[in-house]
Amino acid sequence: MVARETNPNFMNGVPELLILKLLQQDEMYGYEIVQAIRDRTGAVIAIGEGVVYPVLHGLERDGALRARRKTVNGRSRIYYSVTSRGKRRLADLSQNWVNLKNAIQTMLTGGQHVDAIP
Amino acid sequence: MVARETNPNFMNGVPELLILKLLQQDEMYGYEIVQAIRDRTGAVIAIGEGVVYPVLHGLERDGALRARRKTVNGRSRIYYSVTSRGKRRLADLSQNWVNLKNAIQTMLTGGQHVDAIP
DNA sequence: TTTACATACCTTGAACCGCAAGGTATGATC
DNA sequence: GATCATACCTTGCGGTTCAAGGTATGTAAA
Repeated sequence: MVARETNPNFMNGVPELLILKLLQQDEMYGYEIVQAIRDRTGAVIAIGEGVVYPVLHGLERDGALRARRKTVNGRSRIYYSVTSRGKRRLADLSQNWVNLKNAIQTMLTGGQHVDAIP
Repeated sequence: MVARETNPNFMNGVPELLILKLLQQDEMYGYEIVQAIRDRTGAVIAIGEGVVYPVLHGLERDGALRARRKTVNGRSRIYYSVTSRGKRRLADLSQNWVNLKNAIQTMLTGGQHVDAIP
């Protein structure tokens, strides 16, 4: 059998990447993350709560995040922060993203020689 | 009810983008596209035939691609080329990708002020 | 005051995409 | 005449993500 190597879902893990990145900069809670992503990307990326909460739970279960409950203004929030394991994961995902981005960029701009200005 | 605007599967359509881009540069056939993508990205992206062929058929059905059968060296191949509709679609997908890429880049590098070297 | 809205948490169902793994057929190579 | 590379194709599964809900509390408007 010929080696049939493709990539395992090469586009995945972007929400996870963004969430980890945010949490690395600041302790945050779910609802805040949803808005932060929308705000900082000018709504180009808008990840819903249905995505964010499961990711948070998954990362916590994997030991990549630490959670602590805090009450602010009578509102109960669950703040997440990145563990050392989470930092490693973030580094991996970042590298992954850079590779992917570069590869696509190469396909879109580079490669084909063009006879300058047709 | 509050407008619940998220993005329709924001990461999708990358295979389509790459395929259209390749075909814009050169008329190509399916099997060739699979290898071209793997080669030109240094195997960072490796899209299998199970992805490529359905995309080709879909694009042809939508009038974004034109197909013509050609026999080369006794081998029957189906060459695809981009129609004007396909060019428009490519432009859209490209713009989409640039927006997404920039948004993620902003999240990863920009924004947060960092107190240089802790 | 009660109606509405924003905050804040959560889960479930379905849709969709891409992958792996198959299958067919022909030409070249050994 | 077996095996490999070429060249086409489809099906089934799994994993992500989305949409749409549900709960509860604080604040602002009516």
